[in-house]
Amino acid sequence: MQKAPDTAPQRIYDTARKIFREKGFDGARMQEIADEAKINKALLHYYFKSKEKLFQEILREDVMSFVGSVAFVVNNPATTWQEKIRLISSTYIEFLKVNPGIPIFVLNELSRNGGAFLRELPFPTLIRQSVFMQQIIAAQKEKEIIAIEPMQIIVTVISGLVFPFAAKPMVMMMGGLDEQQLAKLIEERKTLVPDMVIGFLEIKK
Amino acid sequence: MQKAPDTAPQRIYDTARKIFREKGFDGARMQEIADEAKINKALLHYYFKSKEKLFQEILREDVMSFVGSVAFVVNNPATTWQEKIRLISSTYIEFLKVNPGIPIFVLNELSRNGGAFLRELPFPTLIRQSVFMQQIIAAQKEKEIIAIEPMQIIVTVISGLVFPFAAKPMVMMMGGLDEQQLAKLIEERKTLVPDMVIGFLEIKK
DNA sequence: GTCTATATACGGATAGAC
DNA sequence: GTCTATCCGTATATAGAC
Repeated sequence: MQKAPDTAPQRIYDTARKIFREKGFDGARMQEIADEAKINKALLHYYFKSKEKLFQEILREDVMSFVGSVAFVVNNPATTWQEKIRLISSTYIEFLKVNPGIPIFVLNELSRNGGAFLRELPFPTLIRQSVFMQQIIAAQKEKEIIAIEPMQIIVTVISGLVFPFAAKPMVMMMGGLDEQQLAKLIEERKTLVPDMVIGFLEIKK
Repeated sequence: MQKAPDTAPQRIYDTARKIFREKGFDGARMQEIADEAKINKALLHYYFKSKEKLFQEILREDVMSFVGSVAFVVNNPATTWQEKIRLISSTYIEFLKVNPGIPIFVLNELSRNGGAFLRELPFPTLIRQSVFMQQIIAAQKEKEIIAIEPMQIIVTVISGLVFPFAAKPMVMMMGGLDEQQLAKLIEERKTLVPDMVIGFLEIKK
């Protein structure tokens, strides 16, 4: 039932991802990673030259899956733009349920280096030249949907899906919710967010 | 043109807020705060017992203004629920334009201590027993708006407003936007977000 | 590859002079 | 109230034995 073999470098990598997501770069300790991976600090530096190197590998991977899981859906030519919005919503929330620590980790670390890190990554026009964008622009030309900056649609959908995970303690506090009630609220957003956005865009005849 | 006098403790406090917002608790250095406030480390500890104490004061204040600026609007009995959503949107974006570092700072630090920090703060039912909530429930009873968990409305509005600030580098990258274009996108959301949410809620006759 | 031991530097906090 | 000097713990990283 295990994907990767239980080797030292693999355990280090898995543990590092967990710790970095929990505490961020500055809060993470090489000692703690070593302990939890059941090896010692020296071996950490044997496999990964430095804390910085190890961290950047983890961050790169998490940014890729954070953006990538959306990029995959928006470039499927077989679905309408409405279907894409619904698909993004359900698959993204499922992804975030499995990786709830990713949003805060990625957003926080990226904002701390001004996004310089992003410029090294291989998605320059992945979103803004996507099939989804082209479908939106075409639908606007046909007056099927309202005239609005297409990027606003992406931002609105992603906001509505990601924010409850990034702001979990605050949402729970403001709403007086326990873990289970929050989970229900999040589940409902799989349809609520796309319903709202699609309804807003479509021009009633 | 200065509100508070230019005393040492005031300079320390202002500098600390700036540094903590930029780098978070773990990334901030007492030395850097001292340097930028043009005093030395010893004086830091003279006025504020420890880094932890200083930090908690800053965080508490930022959480209060982060939540408080919304709480004020949603408890005004003189406006309709539609007006409240529009008011929240415009005033909150203006607030965030002045304090763009608050969202990431607050969300990140809160998520790292599981929200334990929040339980010490004085807004137990400030939002969920607000005038806004009562107006929403009343409007639902009258079948003026659709049946939906009221908390979903708050979450959706706040998401749509805060996320572009919290995810600034990512939004710029995905959209291929420069600072000015991002500012324009954010400005448009003052009306876009409330228009969308209100339109979604109101039942067409 | 994996370990123990250690080098080196830095950060928070305090002592004590003025 | 403000400073200099310093203590003490801890963090990353490396040297070197096995």
